[in-house]
Order: sequence, then structure tokens, then C-alpha cells
Amino acid sequence: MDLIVYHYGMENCKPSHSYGPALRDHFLLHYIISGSGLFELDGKSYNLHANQGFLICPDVITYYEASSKDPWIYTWIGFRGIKAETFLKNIKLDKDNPVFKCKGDIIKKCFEEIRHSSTYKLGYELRLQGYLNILLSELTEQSEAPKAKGDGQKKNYIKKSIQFIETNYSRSMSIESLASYIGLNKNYFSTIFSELLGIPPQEYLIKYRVNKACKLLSNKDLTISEISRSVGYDDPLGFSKIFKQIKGVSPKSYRQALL
DNA sequence: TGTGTGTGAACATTCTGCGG
DNA sequence: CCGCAGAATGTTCACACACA
Repeated sequence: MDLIVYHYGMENCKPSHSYGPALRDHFLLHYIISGSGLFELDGKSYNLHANQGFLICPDVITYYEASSKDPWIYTWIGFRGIKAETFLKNIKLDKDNPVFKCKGDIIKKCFEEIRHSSTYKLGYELRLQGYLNILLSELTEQSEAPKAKGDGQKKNYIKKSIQFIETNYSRSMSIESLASYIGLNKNYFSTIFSELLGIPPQEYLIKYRVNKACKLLSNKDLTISEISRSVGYDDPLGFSKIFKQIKGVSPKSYRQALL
């Protein structure tokens, strides 16, 4: 199994309530709903409060204790599985970096839904696993490295858009959908694309498709219509127009010159 | 307060699809 | 292949917002 949920729950701790030192044989994610407390692992201490969480890894001795003045209320989920470690690595969580901070209230809601799963009789396990996946997905999103600033960030946008073009050129695609894939406004996307590459995204996409078509034209078993569809043009006539505009000759003439 | 990043609107230009 | 109309895209500018 990729992921198996072992157990889950919520604890409204009394002042100075503690657990451990103890070992676990599975991963255990805690999320602090309110209050504060202390988490210790490998000789390191972490003072944690609401909206933070911590991970306990298998075979690692840990100790945690609620604050005497403002004891925490936390919720947890224990799990393991062949993909558990990979998923946690994506979140950049391990025994050396066991603490995370949550933005918004999606994580809190995931834990609420996980606890609420017990009210389902037939779909219980699927629901539980589903919410664990959503929880890990959200933590992965939130753990994303801070965005680079200036040209570095712009280069990242352009790199991402080029990768998108290279894998989706054979499908119909608008510049707006491309910009939206990157998470930018289409106008701003066009501006930075032209700024960094010297040509607008539309022109880049057309040239990329025409270059791909040139390679396909060397295969005489393919018709012009098949090639036009293969590079994202449903209308062969439109494709021929564009091709002639870029290469100066029609696709047919280009092929004759090749063969 | 200045600067950089990003958005939204308006308008111009280019592209696309269709009929002849 | 041409011309047209509508759609899509590019350009420019004003503005908001975050941050130093």
C-alpha cells in the first residue's frame, strides 16, 4: 500500500501533560489546534504553538509536553506505507527537520475531516486515505521554497512555460491557458516572455510547432493533415498558412525539397 | 517614499475559420 | 487562394500592493 492510516485522534491536554520518551514504528503527524508546548527529539527542543505541527519518524525517540500555563490541544494521524517517506521528503520533513507551520485553515480542516471519517461505515477507509492524501498534498504546496526575486523568478516562469509548450504543443493551447498554468496574468506573462526571450509567446509557440512539423515532413508516410494535427493545428489550411509565413514555402514544397 | 511585481482595462494588431 | 468577420493576442498605461 502507498499509504496506510494506523490511527488518528485529538487530545485536549491538561497542563504539563507529557508523552515519552518513546519510540514509534510508523510516522505520526501532529497539528496544534491551540495552546503551546514543547517537542524534543535528538537532543533538540522546539517550543511550538497553534497552527504549527511536528512529525515523529519511526524508530526515533521523542518526548513532548503541554505548556503548564497554556496547554495545547492537538490532533494527530499515524500512518506508514511505501510512499510515506517520499511524500514526507517532498514536504521537506524528516527527523532533522520535524517542525512545520501551516498557512490558512486547510490543514486544520483536513484533520477535522479525518476525525469525522469514523461516521462513515462503507466508505470509511477510502475517505480516510483521501484526506491523508489531501493533507500531504497541502503540506507539499505550503513547503514550496520561497520564490526567487527579480530576474530569477521571471526565468523560472519562462522555464516553466517552455516546458509546458514542449509537452503540450500537439494540443490546442491559448496563451491565456499557458499564463494561467504558470499562475500569471496573461498580459504580464506576455510582457516578461518578450522581455526575456525577445519574442512574444505566440511567436515562440508557432516557431516551435513549425520546427517540429519540419522534422515530421521528412517522413513521407505522413500526410500534411496528419502532421498539422500532430503539431496542434486542427485545420491543415491554417497550418499551411503559418508554415509558409515562417519558412517562406508551403509544407508540400518543403517536403519536395527534402525528398 | 521609491522600487519592483503584478493586475485590469482599453485599444490596436494579428490570427483563425469559413464561405465563395 | 482570397477576403471577411470574429476571436485571440500584444501593447500600453494606470493602479494596487509589498517591501526595503
